[in-house]
Amino acid sequence: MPAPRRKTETVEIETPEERQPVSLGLLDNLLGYRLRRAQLSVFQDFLVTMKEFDLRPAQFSVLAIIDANPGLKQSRVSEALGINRANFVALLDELEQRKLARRAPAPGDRRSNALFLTAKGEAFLKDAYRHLVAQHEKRVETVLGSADKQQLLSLLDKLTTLA
Amino acid sequence: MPAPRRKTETVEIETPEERQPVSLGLLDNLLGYRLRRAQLSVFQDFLVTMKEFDLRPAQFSVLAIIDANPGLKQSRVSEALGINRANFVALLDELEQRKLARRAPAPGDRRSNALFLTAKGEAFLKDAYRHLVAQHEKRVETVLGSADKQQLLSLLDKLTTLA
DNA sequence: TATTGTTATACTCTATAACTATA
DNA sequence: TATAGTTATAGAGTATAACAATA
Repeated sequence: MPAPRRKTETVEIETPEERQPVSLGLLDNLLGYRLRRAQLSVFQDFLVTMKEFDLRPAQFSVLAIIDANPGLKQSRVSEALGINRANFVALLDELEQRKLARRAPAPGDRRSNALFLTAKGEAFLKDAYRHLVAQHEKRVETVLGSADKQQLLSLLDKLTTLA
Repeated sequence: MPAPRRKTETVEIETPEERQPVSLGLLDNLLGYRLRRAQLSVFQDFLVTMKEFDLRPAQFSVLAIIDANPGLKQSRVSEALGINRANFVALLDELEQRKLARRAPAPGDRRSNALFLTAKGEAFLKDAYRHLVAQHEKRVETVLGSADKQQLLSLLDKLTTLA
């Protein structure tokens, strides 16, 4: 039994902790702010989940687009993802060095590259996605509920038509 | 009446436009991807709307937090916004140079700064917010519907508890 | 010893201009 | 002339380490 601490227990509350909660003020009604915070949380969870695969969201998105559209030209892949073509080069270089994707000559246009996943890349993407669904999307649906997730996706798509 | 174009109208379709739509593949079901695209659209619209005020989202958020919590310590403002304190310094410097915010000695702790808006800063924030609601949030509610906006805010907050 | 504000630094993302080889 | 891929470069945003002043 611990010694009862009574006597000089007037601890003079060293930490009055003026920890009143911080008000969001005008921010509270701004969609952009709340959207940004949510997005950062979701990306953070994605990063943790994909750490063992060493795969960032942008890298995953490139693999997924190539997988779904094999042979697509490099410029169209970057355009579909909203990544400018200059910045796309290094991103693709890394995936190619890891032997997950490859550039091939595009039939009928020697300026272009047609992009493909390697066999390793296909297997890797499948594994990563499985892990993502089992861990990351699982957690998302735990806080959201699965009906809410579909509702949310639909609302988000409306916003994407804004700009 | 325009001349009927018939004869050599075998234009040899110079642009066969293999513009089949790009499939999103696995991305289609990933919340993070759709969330990110929506967030970028909303921020883009915010930027355009605030261009005449020369105010970025992070700057607006700092002004709003100080306005709602006058005298709050610098470290707590940056913490509330998830901005690390080293990076917060330059952000605040700029707002102070524009005479919108000011650092004051914090009562009872000579290490800390208490932050306040200037009179100019208060008026500026009010104007910016009014303009934002009239233009930006108006457009948001046009694509969303106002009931959907509240629903969306609630769903986003659930996600923010993730990480 | 720990915390606040600060500087310095580095790494990622993003944006623009310009080059080359093709079309 | 225009387009695809590329390089170089600059600007944001973000993260860590370390220091001085103060607690």
